[in-house]
Amino acid sequence: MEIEKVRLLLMQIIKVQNSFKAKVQSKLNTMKLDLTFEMLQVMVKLWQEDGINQQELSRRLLKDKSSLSYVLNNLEKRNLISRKEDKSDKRNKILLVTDSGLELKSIFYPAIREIYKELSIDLNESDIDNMYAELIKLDDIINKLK
Amino acid sequence: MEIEKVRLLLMQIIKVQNSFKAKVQSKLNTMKLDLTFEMLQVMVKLWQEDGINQQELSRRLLKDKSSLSYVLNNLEKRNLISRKEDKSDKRNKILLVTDSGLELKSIFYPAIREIYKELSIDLNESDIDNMYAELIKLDDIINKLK
DNA sequence: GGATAATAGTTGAATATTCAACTATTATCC
DNA sequence: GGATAATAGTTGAATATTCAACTATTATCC
Repeated sequence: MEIEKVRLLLMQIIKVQNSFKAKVQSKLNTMKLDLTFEMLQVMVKLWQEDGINQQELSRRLLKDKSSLSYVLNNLEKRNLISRKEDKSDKRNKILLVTDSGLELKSIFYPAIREIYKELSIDLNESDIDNMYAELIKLDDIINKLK
Repeated sequence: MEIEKVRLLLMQIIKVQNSFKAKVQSKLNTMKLDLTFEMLQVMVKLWQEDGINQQELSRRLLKDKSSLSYVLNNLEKRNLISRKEDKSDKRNKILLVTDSGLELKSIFYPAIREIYKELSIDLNESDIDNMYAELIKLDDIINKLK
């Protein structure tokens, strides 16, 4: 009855994902950051790679360009990022982290680090490694389905 | 560097979840079902437990009641379900699958079964078991975080 | 039995996602 | 060099989610 096991596995992945996102969001709400999980995903990438264009960010995050545009609008509205026209190709927008956006980094990272640290206490490193490797494989298989 | 491994693990879980949902949605689109992954999640539960009330369904699906109400509106609009007042407590709505809703079952199940079957070919049963057990544990840990 | 508290489900606002259509810009073709 | 094709990013419509506020109903209290 392997099919049923695969189904249960996928449903459990969805469940963990929902739990994790809800927990992070709850933490963000407690900190009164007025930011969502998705916004922070974008910020994290821009902290790592300031000056990237939207298309590249969309590719890195595996996020639809229109969906990304919407999130970026909200980040720009909060003065955490700014968009700048790429002089060498006016179709491109370069994304820059503002000073406020940089300040946020030093607030967010300790909080998210704490969540990961708490999780790591009860997780066994070789289990993490195994799970990670299997999930990489699973993602690959899913993407190869017709 | 366990914290980084936990982070990568969670990001991979989110990635797998996104890939899977996108693949199922793509399949639904190919079949011209005019239904979303979320709608089908609800239908699957109602096929299993016709006559359940909204609150119980919300609990079973771990889905917010207002979000569920929205999805149910769309299913009712498509004449796949109907809502019926619970005579013993007028606050409750009983959810019933229509004939059209039942017909959908015999269309959807073969399709989703095929996806699970394809996935199971390349997955090793003991790996599935291990991953499932670890994800159950992970979900528990996440939900216990303060 | 009436007042108050709790509850099921609904709805609105804001967020995010997907797809389609669009505009301005660049690349390619002849 | 101009016409056509391709591209980056935007926006709208519909879907879904979250939270707050609400209404009608039921439970509890005195």
